[in-house]
Amino acid sequence: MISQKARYALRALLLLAARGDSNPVQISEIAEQEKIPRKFLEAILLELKKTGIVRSHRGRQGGYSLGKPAKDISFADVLRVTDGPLALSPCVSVIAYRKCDDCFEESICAIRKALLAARDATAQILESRNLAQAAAQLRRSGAL
Amino acid sequence: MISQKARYALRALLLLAARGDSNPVQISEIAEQEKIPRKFLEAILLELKKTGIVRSHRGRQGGYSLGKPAKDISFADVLRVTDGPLALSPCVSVIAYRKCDDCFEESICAIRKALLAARDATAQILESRNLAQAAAQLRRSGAL
DNA sequence: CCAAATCTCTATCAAGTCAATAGGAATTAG
DNA sequence: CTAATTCCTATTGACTTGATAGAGATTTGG
Repeated sequence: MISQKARYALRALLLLAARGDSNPVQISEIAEQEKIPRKFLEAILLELKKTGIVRSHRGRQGGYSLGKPAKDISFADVLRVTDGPLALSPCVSVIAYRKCDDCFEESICAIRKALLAARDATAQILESRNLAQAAAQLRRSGAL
Repeated sequence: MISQKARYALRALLLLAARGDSNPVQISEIAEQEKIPRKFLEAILLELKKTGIVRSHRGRQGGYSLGKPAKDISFADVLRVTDGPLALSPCVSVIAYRKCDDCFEESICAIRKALLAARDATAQILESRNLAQAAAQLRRSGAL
């Protein structure tokens, strides 16, 4: 299951993507619109900023905007920031590979083979879904 | 990421599948072979038993054996017992569906659409991988 | 029969994670 | 300068995870 943090992040980003324009949106506005606890959202956006997914502007008239085109921000990108690797085991993670603590021979591990296939399938989907698509779909549904 | 419990469960089951015969194997033997904390393994096997994945025999000469043919026990079956639903959100879970707390309209939720596709991809893989395959693969690798 | 071996059950624990909150420091527009 | 805003660090309570302890129930070999 994804964390609450991930949900909030996706909702906030979807809002930014939906706006389209590059005017920064303030934390409090996002928090209110999306019913996200304000302080928690602050922390989330800060993390998203460190990875370049969003950009911030401080001071009066400050706020957040997407750090790159919405089509270049995938669901996988976001989930990796909020929830860590997509992989079901460190030994099949691309971004955070680590040998399992008590693995005796990785190359023949039957568990690993299944988890690797699962990771590839998940990553294939989540890397192909991006914020631009999602926002467009919302527009089509009349939600915006 | 899967839990430690899931790893232990898979390893224990793989051992049972590898044995092939239906003679029960004792907890302490599994624990020793697979280097799993004995008391923890006890609890895990008990859970697996409740769902029919393993069968137990008490008293002297007791122990555990698979509750059904190895080919009928998928990785998905095991992970669902130890770690809960495969889905990334309750709203896309087949075995534990629940509406998201603050979802305003599920049918048009863009996040849900992506998570649903991810769930289907993961489930497709993990339901197709079973203990018999995994044990056979270990045999081919010369690990048994 | 009975005693040893085994699974079954309930309770407990420490450490870690998650979701949320608090308060002030730094920055910028006007 | 001052008000509005993001940035940063710390803290909290509830829950989960991984592991352990000990007594209860059941079966079987001798």
